[in-house]
Amino acid sequence: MPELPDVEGFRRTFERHASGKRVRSVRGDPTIVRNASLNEVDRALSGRSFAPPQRIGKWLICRAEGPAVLLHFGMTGDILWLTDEHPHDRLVFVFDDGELRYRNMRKFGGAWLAADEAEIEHLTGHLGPDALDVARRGMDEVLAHRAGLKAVLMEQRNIAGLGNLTVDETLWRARLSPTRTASELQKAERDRLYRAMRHVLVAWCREGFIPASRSLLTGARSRGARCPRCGTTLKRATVAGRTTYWCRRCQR
DNA sequence: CGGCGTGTTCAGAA
DNA sequence: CTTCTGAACACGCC
Repeated sequence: MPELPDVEGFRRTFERHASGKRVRSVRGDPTIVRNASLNEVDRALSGRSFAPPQRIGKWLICRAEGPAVLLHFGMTGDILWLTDEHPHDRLVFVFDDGELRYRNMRKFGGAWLAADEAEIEHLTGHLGPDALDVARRGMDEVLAHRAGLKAVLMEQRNIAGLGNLTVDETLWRARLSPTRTASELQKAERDRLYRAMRHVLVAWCREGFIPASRSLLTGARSRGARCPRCGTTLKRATVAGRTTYWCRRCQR
């Protein structure tokens, strides 16, 4: 699930069901909090009210009148407002009117407790600017790296929030091969890349998740799948360490 | 049993 | 210092 658009959806769910409410208690899987005990999280949050959460890249920052919980969703994280318990509920925030669940099957990512703004900064300081906050000029700085194009876009320290699917979709829309070297893109190609990224992020954030339509590359992530634009069988290979799909006819 | 995966980090090499 | 590769993490589904 979780790339920038998914975490934006989680942010809205958290805001709708948790912000402005007093935490009664917190329980969960003790191993999911990476820098504190579950007890410390419970003591830090209980009795305090959540502010509207902030998203930076794929991180969700949930402040509660001083302390904060930072959530990262790995590959299988989710935020749910449900009554149903599930074995993969790793953190449960209990309110008077219900429970908000941080569910995460594979337990990549996790939760971090921050006592104050300085600790939040310490935990998120390695991130580049959020992809939705990068202006056209900022994109040129990101693309100045002499590494592979896909690797540069995936690196959270350069630009925060893009993931395997978002990058493949962006490159497909921009008609650029993931194997290009970032710093060698021409201005017209950087223009196309920036517009494609904006389009993908804005459209998918409107949904609050990554859609799987036939007209999108995300709907064609299987061996032998064809380019939704020209019908050519998509190339499938490992690029920047990740399974990558692209059209060798459309994307140069 | 083996392979795969929407993420990240780390060791080691070039 | 920059870049790249491979392994590791945890767990369910082919």
